[in-house]
Amino acid sequence: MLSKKTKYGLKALTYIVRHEGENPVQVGEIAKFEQIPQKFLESILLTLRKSGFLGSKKGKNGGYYLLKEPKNILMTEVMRVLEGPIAMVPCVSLNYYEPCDDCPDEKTCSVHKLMLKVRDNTLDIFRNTTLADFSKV
Amino acid sequence: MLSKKTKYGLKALTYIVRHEGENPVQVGEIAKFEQIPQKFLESILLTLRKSGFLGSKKGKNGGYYLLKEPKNILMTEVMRVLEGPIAMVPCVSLNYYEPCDDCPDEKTCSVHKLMLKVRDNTLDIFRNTTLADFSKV
DNA sequence: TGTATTTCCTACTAAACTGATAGGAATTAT
DNA sequence: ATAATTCCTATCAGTTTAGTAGGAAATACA
Repeated sequence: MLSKKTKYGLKALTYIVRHEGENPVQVGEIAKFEQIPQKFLESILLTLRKSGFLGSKKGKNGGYYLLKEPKNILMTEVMRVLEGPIAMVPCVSLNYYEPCDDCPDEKTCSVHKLMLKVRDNTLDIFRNTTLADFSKV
Repeated sequence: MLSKKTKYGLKALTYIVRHEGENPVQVGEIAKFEQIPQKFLESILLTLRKSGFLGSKKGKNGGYYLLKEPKNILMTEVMRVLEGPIAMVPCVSLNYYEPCDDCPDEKTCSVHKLMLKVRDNTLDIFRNTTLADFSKV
């Protein structure tokens, strides 16, 4: 299941894409519009900033803005930062690989093979979806 | 991420498929071979029995056996029983549907649309994989 | 310079979930 | 009878989730 964090983060990014203009977009505004607890959203946007998706400006008229064009931001990247690994088992994860301690041979492991398929399919979707696509009305 | 419960459950089912014969397959045997804590596995096989996948026999030479042919058991069914919903958000779940309280309109929700795609793809895989395929060496 | 506004940072917390473990009852083969 | 096995209920420690609280730091503007 998708965590609230990811869900909120995606919604916030969409909101920013749709409302970019002169001034940066403020957390309070997003929180109110998207019905997200403000303090929680603050921490989410902070991680998005630290991961290089967003820039920020403090103080009055401050807020968040995108550092790259939406069409250059892939869902894979966003999902990995917010949700973590895309794979359902560490042994098929590209970025967070870990062998199973109970599995003697990945090549013959049924779970491994099935989850590899699932990962490939999901990855394919996320790789072919940019923030621009995602935020389209 | 896939829970241990699901992983163990899948491995146990595979083991049973591969070792069916005269006598039912015993928990202790599976646990030992697949490196699964026995008591934990007991509870997993119990839910698989209660869900109609397995039959059981108590007492000496007792154990578990399949109630249907492996080729007639879909991964969708097994996954739903062990892991729960296949969808990443309740609002795109077929069997566990729930509206999001913060989302005014599913048709225009970006998260909804993306996760619908992911669900369809995953579902497709699970629907086209039977326990027989899954357990193939 | 002062004040309001905003992001930034750290710490804390309640509730739920996960991955078990414990102990024994019920059933069955021999 | 007894040994083996499933069945059932309860408990538990650790982790994760979804926040909350409080204030520091930076900025705009009067």
